[in-house]
Amino acid sequence: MIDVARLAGVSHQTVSRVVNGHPGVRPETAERVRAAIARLGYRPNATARALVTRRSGLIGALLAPGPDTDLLLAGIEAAVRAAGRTLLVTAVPPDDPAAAERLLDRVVDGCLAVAPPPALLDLLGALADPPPTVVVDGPATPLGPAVAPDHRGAARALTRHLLGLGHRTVHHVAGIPGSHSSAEREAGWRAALAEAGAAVPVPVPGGTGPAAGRAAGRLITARRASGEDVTAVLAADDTLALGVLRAFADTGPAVPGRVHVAGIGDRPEAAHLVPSLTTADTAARTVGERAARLLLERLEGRGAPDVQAPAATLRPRASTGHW
Amino acid sequence: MIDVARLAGVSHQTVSRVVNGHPGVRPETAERVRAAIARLGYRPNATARALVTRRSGLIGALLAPGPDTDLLLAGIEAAVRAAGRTLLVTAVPPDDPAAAERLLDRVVDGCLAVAPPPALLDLLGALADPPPTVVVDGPATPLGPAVAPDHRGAARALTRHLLGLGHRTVHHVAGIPGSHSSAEREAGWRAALAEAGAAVPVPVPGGTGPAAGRAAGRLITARRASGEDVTAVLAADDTLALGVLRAFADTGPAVPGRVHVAGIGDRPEAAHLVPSLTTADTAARTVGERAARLLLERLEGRGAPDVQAPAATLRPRASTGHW
DNA sequence: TTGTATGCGTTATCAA
DNA sequence: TTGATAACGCATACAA
Repeated sequence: MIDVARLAGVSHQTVSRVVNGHPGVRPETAERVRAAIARLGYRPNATARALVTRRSGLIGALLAPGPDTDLLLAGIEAAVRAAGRTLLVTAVPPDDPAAAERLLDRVVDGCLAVAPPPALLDLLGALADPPPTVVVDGPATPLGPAVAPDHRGAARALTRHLLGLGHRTVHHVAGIPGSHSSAEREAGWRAALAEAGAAVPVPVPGGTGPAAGRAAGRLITARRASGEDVTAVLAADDTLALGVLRAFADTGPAVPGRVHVAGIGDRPEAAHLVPSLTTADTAARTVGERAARLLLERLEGRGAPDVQAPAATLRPRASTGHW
Repeated sequence: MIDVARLAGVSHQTVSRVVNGHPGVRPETAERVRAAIARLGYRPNATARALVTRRSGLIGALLAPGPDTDLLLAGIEAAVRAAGRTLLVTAVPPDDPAAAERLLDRVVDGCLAVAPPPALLDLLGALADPPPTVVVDGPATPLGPAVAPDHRGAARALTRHLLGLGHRTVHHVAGIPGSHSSAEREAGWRAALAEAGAAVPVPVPGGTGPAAGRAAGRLITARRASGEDVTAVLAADDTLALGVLRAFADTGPAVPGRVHVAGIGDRPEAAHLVPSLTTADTAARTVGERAARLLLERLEGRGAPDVQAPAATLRPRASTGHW
């Protein structure tokens, strides 16, 4: 900056003014400064600026594993980028919550906690002065508000849809144990069964991902082999559903019959599988965007209005497997 | 830091020594300092530290859209986290290369350019003093070395495999136009066809994603309807392949016959589709990890050995569609 | 309209 | 073994 000042024949203070668009600089002077900046390829040092302004322009994202982490992150990244800020990302494995601390030691203006397990929220709460935080896909906390997909509504709508198709009950493959999304999805499923007075089968342990879904599908196959009434399955996410369908295909058509399998999330491939997957769109990407925008508005002091997560949209499709 | 110093009855400089584990502090003094740190919940300010050391501990990742961006990013994140550094992430849409500049204005110690289009590399090269850079999934540049998945080997092995199954030729659905991965994959496919003396059909425009694949699949359907010999298809990535299979299913079994469809990448769902997808594992996640480690080693001055990308592994599976 | 002086929270150099 | 002092590159109050 001093080099630029020297070249333009002004003080470094005037350079600062020009760089930050402050008023009260003669246009001709500003022009000289800009020329010098261009000539020297000068770029302001964000670190020094952050030190003195106490604002870094950095937003931290703490990512715990969940079924929609990638889509949530995509939305967050887009919103942060659109705001001209920069995103700091770290995964927070369940066995290493300290990964979050290493990120928070960077000076972040604000922080997004994605699908945080309780241990992570505790860690944040125990900080000397925690950054403004918005929870994405989790419960609101004293640290700040939360924005979450409509898991419950999605599960409920799907379960109702399946019951409406004539199934006497709907079995459930659960999501990641202890996660907010999985609890909400299970709650929605239970609610719809209760409304309809349907029997409530014991949920099948799942997790997330096609391999976990395939394993769960085998359990369901066994369940049916033991005589239970299984004609419809709601998996906690699309990737599980895909695996469940595969498990049914593995069994082969030896035992005749068809099962309707639904997922949750409407991942990009859901519509293009053979057969396409019945699911509900929870707009995870949009949720990520809105959460980030909420955080940004709070940082700018605007008393941000409560952010509404989009309602889940049912996507009835043909997804049946045979066995 | 001054508060800590006061509480421990030492100078701030001694606090700094303790924090950084410098030698020459009496153990008893160090203990007093540590106690004060704990009592006040003091955490060193990374910004101030970066200002004076000229090293921020930050690694920037510039992400251009590509078929494996998510897996590459996952590997990068893990390696950066394991090294105790922090990752800065920004997507660089083709229409907004300036997004990269905003990230680079942060002081990053080094930078990973993922699937960079030429425009992005130009932008990096034009910087006054560009950060040490490793290209991931792209060509090596004057800025630094590159680590890329074995696209060409994967495509070649798959094409050979299909030809070995007795197909007279293999049609190709291309990836993202102008991308390194897509050019390499196409080259591998051409090489295998040339070796076998097989006819080289015009590549079908694809892109990435199941929707693009489905559209490409329709083009192939039309191609066959016009009398061409189409019995095997190599799609440039698994998500395209999935869409292609769907397009064939859409056509229905009206015209009898089967097509063998293969993808590239071995995405997690590939093994669990019905039928499962023939593909080749390019270990994108591992490539991301290795690229990040290469960058980190260069930053630490170690004359890093050339990093070897893992060879592609063929995954022959049952993926046929009918029409 | 412009310049001078001060401080942001550290680390590094030197002297004690 | 420790402390005083000077940077690091910038923004901000104040003076000119």
